[in-house]
Amino acid sequence: MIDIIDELLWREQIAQSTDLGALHEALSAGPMTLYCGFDPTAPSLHLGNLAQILTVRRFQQAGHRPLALVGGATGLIGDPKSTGERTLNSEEIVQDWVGRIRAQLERFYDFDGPNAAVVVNNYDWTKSMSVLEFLRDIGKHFSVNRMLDREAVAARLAKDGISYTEFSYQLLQSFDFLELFRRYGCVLQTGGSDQWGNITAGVDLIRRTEQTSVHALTTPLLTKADGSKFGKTETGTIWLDPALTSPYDFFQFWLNADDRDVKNLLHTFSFKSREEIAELLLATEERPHERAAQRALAEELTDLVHGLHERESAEAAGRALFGHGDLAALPHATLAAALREAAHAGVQADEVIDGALPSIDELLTRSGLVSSKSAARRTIAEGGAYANNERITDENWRPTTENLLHGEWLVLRRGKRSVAGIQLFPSS
RNA sequence: GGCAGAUUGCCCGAGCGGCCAAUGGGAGCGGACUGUAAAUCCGUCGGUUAAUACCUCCGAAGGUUCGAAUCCUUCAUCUGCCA
Repeated sequence: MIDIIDELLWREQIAQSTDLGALHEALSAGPMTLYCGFDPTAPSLHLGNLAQILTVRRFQQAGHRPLALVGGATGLIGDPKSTGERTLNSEEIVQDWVGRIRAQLERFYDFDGPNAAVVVNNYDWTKSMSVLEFLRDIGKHFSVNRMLDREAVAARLAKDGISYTEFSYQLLQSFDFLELFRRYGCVLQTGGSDQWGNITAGVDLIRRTEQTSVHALTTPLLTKADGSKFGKTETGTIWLDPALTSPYDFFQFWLNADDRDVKNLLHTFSFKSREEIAELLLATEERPHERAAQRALAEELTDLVHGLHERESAEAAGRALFGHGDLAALPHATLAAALREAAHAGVQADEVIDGALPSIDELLTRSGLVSSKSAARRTIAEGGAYANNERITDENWRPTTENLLHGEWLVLRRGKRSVAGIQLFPSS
């Protein structure tokens, strides 16, 4: 059996833990059941969640049994954020998100074999509980004095205040741990370091009700060298759902990672061996321009999240669009596939007048590269607009059918990295 | 329940009757430099427009005024103090 603690220590993935020695011992003694929860606060999980998912996946690969919890109940309440009260989502929306997130989680775990994973939903054991039962059986074990110490709660008290709803969140999460302990013998909860308070509250609850000590383990918060928030780009959050973040954008995200973050990213996300990781880090240090580590990360993670096929398309698209070769020299199929991966929009044949397409500002707007025609003109004035890799300086320029590659595609680019295709559709 | 204060663009935060599409900072975006990196410098940062101009915008709805983000009324939310 793999020594998972040793592995996580090497990867610098342990921020806090209850008695690490005791946990290590228990893990060595045989398969352990552990859980990590995910609240449906959006229709998809994102990269921050992925780090947690993969930590649990490492446990499973080391022979332990994971429970993947979807917070159908906790998602209705909302974990307090230090910035302010959340807006409650309707039950229908939360239910819908629960379904989506459950499906996403299933991709990362093994549901066969002796340590098969189980997906659970805390709504199942929370929905029928009465208020009185909850307050007497769970609430009695909590000290408000201690709950007030929690960082997010303290921040809110100092600022705009906090509703009773969110204040109670910790009780629900603690109850989950207790329930999973009773149902599955779950004795470890993992999560991000921001969850430490919630997790140890569950540990305390189990100690009081079951007279047993269970374990807590948190991973460090992901940070970026430039101080910006991890997992976000100019276009927003990097989601795992291909409908929200295309495999192409997902791949590009890793490829564009900062050199300084590469080590942390490999440790957190990659399942490569220590030797392979060391090699990639050495390559980054000696030949940074090759970005071997970024490439390896992009390939491995896109494979994992979207599958080999999507990965290959995304990679081919990037090569085609960023290659220094002549776009016109690209085979039609490659170009079309690449542009479908990136953003794209269409032009109908009847919009073509005397062989000329709509003007460049209209096309830029339509492709989604800019948000308005004003922005399009601004981009052109700034020298950031390109068609088929040639800078466009005239905002009234209209491409002609002659400009279309293979008679069908026009490649638009904004700045260096944002690419979109305009496709000409034959008259219908 | 009473009194006082607050609510400005993605975020923070000035403005307190016309010169306000609204100072400044951050984030974002474009250019130069690069490695589809970082840092730095320059530019830009509501919408339509070739431009003049017009439209929308300062918690919500009304009102005063030739003119309101700025004054008044009501409402909503938040904060503090007093019951």
